[in-house]
Formats: sequence, structure tokens, C-alpha cells
Amino acid sequence: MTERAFAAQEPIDGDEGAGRTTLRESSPGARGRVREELHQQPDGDLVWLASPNLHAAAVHAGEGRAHRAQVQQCAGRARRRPRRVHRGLSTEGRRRARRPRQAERLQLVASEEELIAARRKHAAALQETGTGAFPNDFVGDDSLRREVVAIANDEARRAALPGEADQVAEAELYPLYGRVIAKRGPFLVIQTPYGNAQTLVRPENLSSQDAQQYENVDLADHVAVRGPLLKTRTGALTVKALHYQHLGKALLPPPAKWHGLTDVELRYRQRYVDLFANPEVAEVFRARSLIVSALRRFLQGDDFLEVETPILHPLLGGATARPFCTHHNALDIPLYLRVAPELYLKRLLVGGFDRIYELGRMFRNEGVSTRHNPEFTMLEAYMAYASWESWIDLLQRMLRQVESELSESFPRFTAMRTVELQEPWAKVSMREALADRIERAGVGDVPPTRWSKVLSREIIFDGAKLVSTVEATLATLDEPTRQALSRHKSYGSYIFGLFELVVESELTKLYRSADGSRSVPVFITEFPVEESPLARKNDVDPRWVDRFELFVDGREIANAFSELNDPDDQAERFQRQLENREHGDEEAMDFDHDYVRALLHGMPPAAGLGVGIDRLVMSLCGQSSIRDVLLFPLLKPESR
RNA sequence: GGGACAUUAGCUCAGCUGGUAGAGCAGUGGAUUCUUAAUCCAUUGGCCCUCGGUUCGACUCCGAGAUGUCCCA
Repeated sequence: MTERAFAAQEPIDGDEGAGRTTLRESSPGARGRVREELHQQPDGDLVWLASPNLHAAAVHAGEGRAHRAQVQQCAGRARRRPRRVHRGLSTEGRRRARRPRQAERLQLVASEEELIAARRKHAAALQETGTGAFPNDFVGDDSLRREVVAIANDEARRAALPGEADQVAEAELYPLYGRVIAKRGPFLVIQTPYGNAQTLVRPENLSSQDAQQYENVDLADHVAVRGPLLKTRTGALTVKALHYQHLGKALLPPPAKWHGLTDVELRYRQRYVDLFANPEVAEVFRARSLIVSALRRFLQGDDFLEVETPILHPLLGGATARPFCTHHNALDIPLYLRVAPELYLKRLLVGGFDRIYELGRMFRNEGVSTRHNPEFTMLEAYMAYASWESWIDLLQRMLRQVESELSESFPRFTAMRTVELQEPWAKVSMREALADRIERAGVGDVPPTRWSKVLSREIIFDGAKLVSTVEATLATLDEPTRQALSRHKSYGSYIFGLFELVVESELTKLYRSADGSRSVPVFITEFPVEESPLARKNDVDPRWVDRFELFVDGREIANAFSELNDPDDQAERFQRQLENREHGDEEAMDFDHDYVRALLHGMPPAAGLGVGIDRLVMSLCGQSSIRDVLLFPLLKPESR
């Protein structure tokens, strides 16, 4: 992998094909491989220099075991792109070669420059009115503005407004301010966080200074008006502007008013435009905020204490995932961005906090997809003197509570939802779900599967039969499927593999609401011990752990289990993780001696819960991509 | 990692079997000033993603790459 990445760096397109920077790795030495980079000297000679990246720094920094482990974790994945070298060009030539790229970075082409020039001209004219293009002497009255927008969107209250002819001289003046999103005849439509409202601006009603400012308004500017509320001929509310004030100039033109911004990439890259150009997008993020605060309210109401634990971790633990690596300069130690807060939160159980939760950002060094972003938000909660089953009830109450609060404030999303939370939820063991799926293959819209020919309920529930059946079938599978299925080569892990392979995607079809119109959430129980290094084994059948995952909308939303508080068992499982790492598992955890010591001091019996907030928001708001619930999803940097 | 699709004016999009680049909105100038995507007249604005190739000639065909979206793993 690493070698291939480097080998691919062959010919580099320097100008005239002459100059190039490339990379090589020295032969493996006592302290691991050192990466080197080919540098061009001022005299034109090329020399190999140690690459100043994290890998090299880490090799330099220490000798410890954990350290080398991190070097292995982190190295080799950072593919360095060689820099372009403008060789054979004069200084002036190099400068010229670079210039167009700078222009492109700002994405300015001639026509856009003209649009900006027009707006700059208006900005300069505003300067002459004495207020300037970017004044900062305006203080809003948000409750009055809110009132105006509320009346504008309330038919009965609108109807009670006077028309222009019936207007009384001493009528109360209302403020309206925000972004101008449309100009229609003498009307400006103003966008506010609560909705839009319009103002009627006639220069003859304004002082000459105000009128002059109005002359220089552009779409997307921020402005304020003040005046009496009127009903227009068509029954709409309008603020008849007696005072007009420019508040802020938009030098870039906004997207087309009718279509908004639809280019998906631009929407994510320039979310600030997306949010004001596409109000339904902004609504998702208001809903997200409500969901998060409703979760907090619920947990606080149930006596959970919100805590904050480190994001910078010296050891990898709490979940099996590839980490992001970083480095602390003063201490000169490597650190990971956390993949889970679990081990810290459970230390707090030892410390005597019986009900705690943390709502925060996790970082996993994995690819991006419609369901994955490298940083995402997770709720983790721990409850002492409780078992995994305690969470089944609590989680249902919590999500139903959140759902009804959301429906109240954002009814639009209720209709967009494909999941029904208020009806009874399904609860099946992983084996049961697999048997269900096999038996219902080809029935209704559950698709047929090749596995229904070789598997049956009887085989699924018989360990020996299942193992021999799967192993007999492995040879007929394609390579990636075979690998995914046979990671641990045991009954439990085959069940897990089959579940992921054939059941997970069908959950929404297998478990439906009473009238069949929506899916219901599904608790999947009985996870194999091999897949759960931190969960407590079942007392009756130690092949399984006391754990469930909740699937909402077919997406894994929550995960809960009875916590392992036997320090010896925990130490053994850490040991097994190290063995997995030896066998190439890049997601395996570190051995956390301090955590074992904490358990040696005695952790109360407890159960923990993790909830993926982004996915929860996706389900509750009917959004199909995680990027639509993240304000700033990770994208490749703009290069042009 | 694999596949499909996309990339043309600031935005939203047309552009046929290869022949010098089009519209709406936005902008500019003017008219109008109770409009609901305001309207009417005139008008400015393009490295057609990049680099190669085929061709007398490429937005169009071929190859490679970049970025993105969706699907699969």
C-alpha cells in the first residue's frame, strides 16, 4: 500500500517537464522507515532530505512502545503530494505562472468582477451619505421585528391592519431589518430568522439622506426600515418605510432568486450562501439544535450530569476505529483525537458519578459517504446500577420525547419521516433477525438471497451447523465478501457477518408500523463477544454479550451494553486487541493500564449508551445524506 | 476500492450527426412604481473543469486527470 503510493509518484508535471519533487522511503532500519523527499537546491542540484512530516517527527521523538504503535497507526497513510517546482523559469516567469491560479482561487472571472464593481460603486456612494457601506451603529429590537414577521404570516392579524387610505397619523412605528432577498416594484422583501416580510419604500416618504441610501441598495444587502404597518391591496402586510437605513453591503451577487443555490458541491463549500438562499436548509439546522437541546433536557430531567472529557487521547481506545494522529509540542508526545469518550466516562463511574453523559465530537479516520463524516457528534451516557435493558425503556422514552418536541416546532419534518417512533418498536436477537430475513426472502418487497438456499432457522440457531455451512459456502463468495464474513472464524462472528451482509439493509422492510406505511425502530440484541471488546458477557451464554443496537430507518443510531467491570476480563480483552493489531487490525485498541487500574478500584455495575446524533437528525428530519445535517462537512480543499 | 453520471455567463440551465457560444434571473441604462419569480425596452458579461489526442476545424469525438453527486463494497 505504502510502496504503491510512493511508486505512483513517478513523473510529475513540472513546467517543461523538467523540475520535479518526489519521495522515497529509506530501507527499513532499527527505528522504522524514514521518509525522504527530493528537494531542489538553489543551485539546481537535487538532494534527499528527511521529510518534515509527522512520521519523521514521531520517529525522532521517542522510543516507547506506544509511540512506535502510533507511528504504525499513523504512518503510511499520509500520501504526500509533491510540490510543483517551476524550474527553468526566471523569477518573473515563475510569478506569471502562479498568477492565474491566485485569480482562480478567488473564482473571479471578468463578468463576476463587473458585478462586484457595480456593487463597489454603490458602496462608495453610500460612503458619501455619511453612513458608509458597513456601519455599526444600528441596534435592533428583536421582539418587535419578530412581531412584524408573525403578523405578516398570520392571516387573521393581517386582515386587521389598516389600508394606506385608513392610516392614522400617529400609528405606531415598527422596525423591519435583515437581508434584502427580493425587489418587487416599490417593495423590498426582507429575510429574518423568523421568516420574510416586505416593506414598501417610496423615496418621497424618506428624508433625502435615507432616499440616497435606498438608491444604492443591492440584492442581499442588509437594511433596516421603520414605519407603520399597512395592509396592501392584495392583503399582505407591509411596513411603509418612513425611515430607511443601509446596514451592510453584499459585494458578491447572491444566487438566482428562484432556483436558489442547487449545485451540491457549492452548497457544502459555501454553506453561508446555502443557508440564506435555501431557507429549508437553514430549517434543518434549527431542528438539529432543537433535537440536541431536547436530548439534554431529557437527560438532565432524569438526573444525568453532563461532563466533558479529553478529546486529545494518549492511547487509542473506546471503539475500534482508525484514529487521527497529532502531536503535542511542549510535552513532545503523540496524541490521538478521540474515537470515543467511553473509557474516560467509565472512570467517572468508578469515581462515583452514577449518571453521566457527554455530547461531543468524535473523530474517526475513515472515508466519507452519505452516512460517514470523519468528525461526527455522539451522545454517550452511562448509568450505574442498571443493565443494558434499562436503556431500552429509557432510550424509547427519550427519542419519543425528542420526536414530539420536534414535531411540535417543525411539523414539516413529520411528513418527511419514513420512520414511526410512537408505535411499538421491534426487539429481536441478531440470530432471530437473520432467521426472519431468510424466511421472508422473496416475500413482499424483501429481496431473495442466495443464503436462503443454504441457511434455515434450524441451522442459524445451531452453532456447529452454521459454522460448517458458512465455511462450505465461503469458497463461492467473492474476495471482499469472504473477508468481511470470516474475520474471526467463529459462530458469533459469522452471525454478525451475515447480519451485516443480508439483514441490515432490509430492516426497514422487515419491521413496519401497524398500517405498514412506515418502518419502526428495531433493537437488535445478542451481539457476539468477538465484536464487543468492552461489553459484559451474558451470564447464561458467554458467546454473546449483553448489548443492543438500535436501528432507525435502517441506520445504526444507538448502541448500548452492560459494561464490563471485571478488571481481569478487561485486561484479557485488551490483550486480545493487541494480538489483533499484530495480525494487522489497524482499528485495534491500545492496552489501557490506567483504565484497568480504575476497574481494580471497583466500578459499579452499569450500562452505557451511545447515540449517533448526526444519523438521528437525518432520520428525524428526513435527510438522506449526513452532509445535509452537518453545517460544514469535510470536503477536499478547493484547489483551483 | 469499483461503477454510473455531472462539470458551459455570478446563479439556474439549453447547445442536434464536429463548422466562430445561447436563454432566464442577476448586473448596467431607461420607463413604470400596490409588487408577489413585479413588468416593459435596450444592453454588458464565457480559459465551454484541466492536459493530451483525432481532425482542415473540437463545447461536441477519443484518452488521461481534477472535483463533485449517486449507487455498490
